[in-house]
Amino acid sequence: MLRRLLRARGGRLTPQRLAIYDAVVGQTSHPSVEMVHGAVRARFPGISPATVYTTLGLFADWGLIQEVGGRVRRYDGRAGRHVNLVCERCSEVTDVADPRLEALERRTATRAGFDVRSARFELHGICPRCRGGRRRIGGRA
Amino acid sequence: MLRRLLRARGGRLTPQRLAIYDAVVGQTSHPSVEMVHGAVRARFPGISPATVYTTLGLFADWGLIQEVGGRVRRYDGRAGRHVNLVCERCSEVTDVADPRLEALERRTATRAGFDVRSARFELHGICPRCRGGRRRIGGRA
DNA sequence: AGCTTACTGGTAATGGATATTAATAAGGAT
DNA sequence: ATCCTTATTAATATCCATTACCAGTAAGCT
Repeated sequence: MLRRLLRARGGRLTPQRLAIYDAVVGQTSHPSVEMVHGAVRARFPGISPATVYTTLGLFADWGLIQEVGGRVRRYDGRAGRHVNLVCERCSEVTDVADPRLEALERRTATRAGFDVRSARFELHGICPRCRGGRRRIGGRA
Repeated sequence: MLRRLLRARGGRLTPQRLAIYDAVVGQTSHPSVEMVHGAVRARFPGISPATVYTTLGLFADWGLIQEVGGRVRRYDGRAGRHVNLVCERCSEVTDVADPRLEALERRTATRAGFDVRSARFELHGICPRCRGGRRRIGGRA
């Protein structure tokens, strides 16, 4: 899967890229670059943040992952279109899939004659956990 | 309108805020902070970028404008929900309204118990003008 | 007019992201 | 298996958008 994509672009499959891939694609954790770096570091203690930055950028270009824009850039390992709910308090990100989203995207792009490369559907606000008055789990405000 | 909002929050109506308001709200130009600063500077030569930053942040919090996330933050002077088409080549931003968007937003938020403060619906790609092979007008790649 | 305090302007500091470059290793060819 | 080409890595320096800070100013209330 990853190998095929890399081939198509003349890219190379390195252990570092595989590790970064595993740390993001298919995960629901919506990690930041820093978090991915931390996770991959377990297996590659010497890996550079710059490598993680460029690799995640590549994956995003290829549509493997999506960027989620909060204060700090985060990545979404899910492939299909969906809405990202970004909590402004605990900065947690949650996915909500909606089949109508793709139709909306197609319709919008067609109407404007726009060639879509990537999409971002985000709702920013307060998640149910933070609304409930309970303390936030981790992260920063 | 602006005065009422400011009152409700105990804020003050200054000439600078009015100028920033005029430079963004209702405009279709999607200016960056730098562009707003430049525009307001015509009337207030000494205005500080910091002031523009904080003021635009306030307006966004109050729902007067929306933030559009590219490499550099831009602001959208339109109030209602719509999709922003962000061109990766000329960095131009275009609006496409769709009445179904608000229903989608409501549905998504309700389902997740999420308290929405602001929304970002963006499609990134190549605009028709850049696709046509013509040179880009302004901005940077 | 006087008072309170939010706002402004100027600047320094922050820190996420990028550029750069030499060393390294993946992938294909022999 | 070995060699070669060149994409990738690591490390560092750097950029620059954004934020923090603070002292002076002026908006709005009485």
